[in-house]
Amino acid sequence: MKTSRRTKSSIAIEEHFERNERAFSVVELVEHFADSMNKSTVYRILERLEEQGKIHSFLGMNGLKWFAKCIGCTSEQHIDIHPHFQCKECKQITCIPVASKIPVLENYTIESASILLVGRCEACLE
Amino acid sequence: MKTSRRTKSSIAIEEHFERNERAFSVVELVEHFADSMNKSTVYRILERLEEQGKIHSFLGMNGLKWFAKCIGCTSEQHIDIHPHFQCKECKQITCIPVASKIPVLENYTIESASILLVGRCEACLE
DNA sequence: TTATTACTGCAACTAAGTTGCAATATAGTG
DNA sequence: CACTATATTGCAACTTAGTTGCAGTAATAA
Repeated sequence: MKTSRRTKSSIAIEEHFERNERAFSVVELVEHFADSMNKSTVYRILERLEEQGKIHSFLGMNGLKWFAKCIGCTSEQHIDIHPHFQCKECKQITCIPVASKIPVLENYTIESASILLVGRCEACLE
Repeated sequence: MKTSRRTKSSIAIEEHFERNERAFSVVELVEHFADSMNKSTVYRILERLEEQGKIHSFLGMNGLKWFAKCIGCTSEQHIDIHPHFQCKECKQITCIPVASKIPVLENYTIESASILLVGRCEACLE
């Protein structure tokens, strides 16, 4: 059994998600921590935090990977399938706090689902 | 006004979608047409066919781009937001012919939505 | 304090997707 | 049919997200 260690870097990233209740793209995070840690380290820490259920990931509209911490994140599982909203203009993604259930379909065994809503956020509508 | 031309290559790809009523990843298409046309050409033709509303695109679970032709595809617009199902095992994506409406949310202007269901297809359940 | 091994930095790599440009081919016109 | 304008293509070089192997570093349990 591999135990996970709390390092300076992993704590920094974890706290970053706690202080900022929004989603971040990996690119943004790599950039933000550029002078305190390496690119691969960021990727690996995010991977670990997700495995521990501390954050969850999803894809933005161009296939970029995003991460966010939200109330639904537990170490057990991510039953909470909430939609994500991405603004076409500023690219920012927001978790929509609406629990939507996974649709049931015959002939398919569905284990997870991701819903991405694309549009324009309030700030970008002016 | 730029008119679009029907070339040997574009016709080949279009017919490919007509003959096979399933989704293809770009990687698969580039590979399939490797000895009759160039990688960039495939990308550019797909882009054009999508603009013309002949096919539609979406992202698979690893951010790979997929294309498919479906009944809902019209040159006007893609109101038809149907979910896509991807099998974890064989990676194949299928269009689910169920019209699901875009959720309405206050504070957000939603223009489009994508729903990806992930699980295991019948063939891979054995 | 020490030993184990999880974690990190680095540099090199993979793979998807893009781009500029010169050459080619399509479609409209006379 | 011949001719022209320009949409399309091939090519090669590039960009960028994400991955990997390995040697060195640092948590953590004893």
